[in-house]
Amino acid sequence: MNGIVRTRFAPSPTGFMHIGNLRTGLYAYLFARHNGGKFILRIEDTDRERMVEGAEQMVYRTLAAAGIDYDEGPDRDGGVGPYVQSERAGIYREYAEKLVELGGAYYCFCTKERLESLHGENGTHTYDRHCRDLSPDEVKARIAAGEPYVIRQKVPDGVVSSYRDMVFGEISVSAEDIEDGVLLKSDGMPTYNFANVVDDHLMGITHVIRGTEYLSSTPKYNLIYDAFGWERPQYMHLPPIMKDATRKLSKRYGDANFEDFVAKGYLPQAVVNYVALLGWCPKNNAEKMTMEEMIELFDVDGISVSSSIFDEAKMRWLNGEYLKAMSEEEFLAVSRPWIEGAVGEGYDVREIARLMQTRADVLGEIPEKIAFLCSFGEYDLAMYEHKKMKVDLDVAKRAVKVSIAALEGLGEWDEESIKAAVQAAAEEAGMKSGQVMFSMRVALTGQPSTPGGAIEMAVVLGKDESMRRLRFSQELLDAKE
RNA sequence: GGCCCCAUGGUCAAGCGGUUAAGACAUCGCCCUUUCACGGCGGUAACCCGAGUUCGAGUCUCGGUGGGGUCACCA
Repeated sequence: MNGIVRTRFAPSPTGFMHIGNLRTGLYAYLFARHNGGKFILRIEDTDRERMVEGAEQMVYRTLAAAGIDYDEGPDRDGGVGPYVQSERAGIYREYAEKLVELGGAYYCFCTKERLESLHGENGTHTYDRHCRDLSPDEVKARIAAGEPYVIRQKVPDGVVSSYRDMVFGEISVSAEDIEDGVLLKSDGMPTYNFANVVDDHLMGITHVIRGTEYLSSTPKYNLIYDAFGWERPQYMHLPPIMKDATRKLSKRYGDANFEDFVAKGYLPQAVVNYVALLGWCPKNNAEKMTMEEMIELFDVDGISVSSSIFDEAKMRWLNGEYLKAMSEEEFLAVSRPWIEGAVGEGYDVREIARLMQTRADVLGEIPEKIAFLCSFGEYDLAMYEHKKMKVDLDVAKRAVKVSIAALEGLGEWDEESIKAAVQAAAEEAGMKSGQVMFSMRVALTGQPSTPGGAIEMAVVLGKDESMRRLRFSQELLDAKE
């Protein structure tokens, strides 16, 4: 034993990667990196029935986007592969047979029908150990006769299996509560119960980091390590992430899927950052952290034992923080596709991006916020009524007239010129500039609120379109009477 | 139902026997302001219940209640 920490992330390609899966992988990664160890990716595809097309590729994409890089995996050999379980079938068979020899497992020929007849009151059943004491000769004969079989774990009688979980502490379960579970299925594939033990041992995993669904079955796995005479790894179980108070995030329903969030305009690093905070609080209470900082700060002490509810509102806020922290160039780069996708070409994308940077928490809200740039028509005149701005329909009518007059002959169409012209005209007309600005903004956009004031909207729309809209609004206002 | 685990504001959470019980999100109010944001300031809001241990309990113990997990030839 060289003492180097080795952790692994072992997703099964049966669907999308939701936030909970991502967090498990992230913690395993952070723990390994924090301790200067290795992080391994293993694909657990022993259930060919539930395999989903493309799910494995999605694992690679997600990890890459999330900035979680592994040292060993299907495409990065570290000498203990293969890293895909379906390619290790021979290994499991070999070890299962070896375990039988060691007295830790046995062959079982029970049929599905017989097993089903064992169902208890609550629909659960415990195997009755029917084949536990078959003689070696009988076993040999039945195998030779081609009878299908599985290999089951032989749970020792009367023991209490305990271990110390790194986050939950002492966990112990008595043998009588542990079933002689199937280790090797009749199709020759291992069950998770067996594969994870064999693989973790063979791959030199020192710390097993996974969800709490395995917390109470870990004693059972430890019994397998013991039967082999292998050293048990350390365990770190993670509390579940819930969708609400009583429901776990579920992969099946497509809850909180990483790639969906990215598609909605979340930054991968913001999602990762948020996810890190669900169930872990760094010593210094930091919230916005880079991956490097998370690696530096990661500690088991800060991991909580109780479940947490996924809160998209907070993730939005965090995403907004990332967006605001970007340079203008960076923000322009990430927002450009959203802006152009919404209004097409012909607008000053840089200016729009500048306006949106403090106004969007998620890139996906940009289109709806700027849709008015390319669609303008009749709107509710009630928008002009604004007490605080001291604007009503009459004021608005005058204000729009004033702004048209001020801008009509304007040569330069930039913020300074427009502002100067409008302010001067307002003063001349004896109006407060706020009254004119407010009215003008509504007249230009037909919106109760916009990502910027009258001047900025005029600049973005350009002179021709601005004048067209102001005149249109003037008519609308005139028609009111 | 058996077994395992969990329980601080609406949410994430700090706290590890003595605190005015942090902080963040959300929410509300004020300021800034040509709308909306951004930014600044402030407010409302929590230890599931009951025993016990202790001079003293959110913190320790037990019970209850509530919730989650697990009891597959799924992982």
